[in-house]
Parts: sequence; C-alpha cells; structure tokens
Amino acid sequence: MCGRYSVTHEDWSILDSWGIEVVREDSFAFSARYNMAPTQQAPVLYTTALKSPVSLGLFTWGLLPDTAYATINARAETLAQRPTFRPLLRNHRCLIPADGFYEWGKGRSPKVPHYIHMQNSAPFLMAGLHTRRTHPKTGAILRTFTIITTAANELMKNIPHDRMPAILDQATARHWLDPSTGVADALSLLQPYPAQMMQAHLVSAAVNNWRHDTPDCILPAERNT
DNA sequence: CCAGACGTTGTT
DNA sequence: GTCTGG
DNA sequence: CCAGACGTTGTT
DNA sequence: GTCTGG
Repeated sequence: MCGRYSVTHEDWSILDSWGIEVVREDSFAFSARYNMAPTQQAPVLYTTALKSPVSLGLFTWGLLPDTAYATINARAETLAQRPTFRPLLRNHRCLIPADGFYEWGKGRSPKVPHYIHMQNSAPFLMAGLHTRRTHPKTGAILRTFTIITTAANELMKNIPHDRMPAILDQATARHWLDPSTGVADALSLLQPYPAQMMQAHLVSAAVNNWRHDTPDCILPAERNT
C-alpha cells in the first residue's frame, strides 16, 4: 500500500523530456512536502478531453465517488471489476508526482517506517484515478484522487511489504495520460517497477506523525526501537 | 421498465 | 456505471 | 498510512 | 476495538 509519500521537487519541467508538456492551473500553488498524508491536497497531473498539454492541479488524496466513502488506494489487479473505479478508467486516469514514499514493515512491533525512492533520487510518477464531486450543500467542487497499487517487487518484499504504488516510467507515463489509450492498454501499464532502479532505507519514527513534515523525514535512521 | 443500491485496501 | 429488485 | 478520540441527560 | 481526521 501507499499511505504516505514525499513531493519535494517543485520544478517538473523534466517531464518535457518525457514527452509530457505540463501546464499549471492558474491557481496552482505548492511547496515541498516530506510527509504527504491522506485527506491532504497534492499535485496531480491529468488530461481533459484533448491530449496535450497536461494540467497540473491540486487534488485531495482519497477518492470520493458519489456513492461511497473515500479510498486512498486501488488495486491494479481488480480495478476493472470495481464499480467505483471501472467508470473512471477511460477518462479519469491521472499521475501523481512524487520522489519517494513510506512503507511500514509488517510483522514487527512497533512497525518500522522505511523510505523508498529511486537510486538516483529522480522524481517519479504514480498511476492514479481522479474524480470530481459537487458538495450537495455548498456546491463546491471537490476533486479527489486515489493511488493505484500493484504487487511488491523484490525490494519491497525485503522490507517486508506486499504492495507498492504503480510507478510509470518515461516510456509509459504519457500513454497512461493519453485519452486515446484504450482501457486494456492502460491497464497493461500497471506493473511493479524494477527493484534494481530503487532503494530503501530506515527512517525515524517521527514520520509516523503526519504533522512532522520536514526534510529530516527522509533521512536514513538507525534501527533503535 | 425505473428505482435504488452498490461501493476499498491492507493488516492482524 | 451497472446490477438487483419490484 | 498513523494519531487520536471515543462519552449522557436534562436543563439553562 | 473502531472510527474519524489529517
């Protein structure tokens, strides 16, 4: 699962070289986050009916459909069978910029938080779905998203953890966003990211508290509990 | 036929 | 959006 | 994901 | 233990 992550890059012009032209919404404002948590506002890349450019806007983490409670993750394997997610697969795919995420190793008590990131510290994109819902009373439009998870790669299994976010690379990211990509093709892009490209290390349990959102969240820590 | 319900993930 | 219930 | 709260009645 | 909140 992916229930906490970091977004410290504020410049996403690197995506130009990925073939993704990003345009920020007028109201887009964001500064580095080291401990992004569910229910908070996070940057999301999405497309509308037409292809490029891709928009960058703030969405609330936790997909809130018209008739269900919020979900922060969606399993790639069963996406097409879930009533909540299936309608969103064709026109509501999105990508969530990140540069690392946290997982708490299972089995140990207390659970030990790990930070997982690319070996070269490069930013990456997680696959997601988004939706839009009008508040029944205020009429305000609430935009929410969920992060798609897939099977763990070897790096994640060592933590140990069974799931990881579906990360898309340079070759597949723009296909996921492209409205002309069919549902079956889009689903085929959701695979575990190669473990050899990634790295993980222990971090301080201070990250457990979402209020702790500072650069030291991602620093390596000794096992001392 | 329409009305109304349905609805997630991951962990122990 | 789709399935179930009447 | 973890942290933190979680509780009643009647009366003003 | 379970639900809510961020």
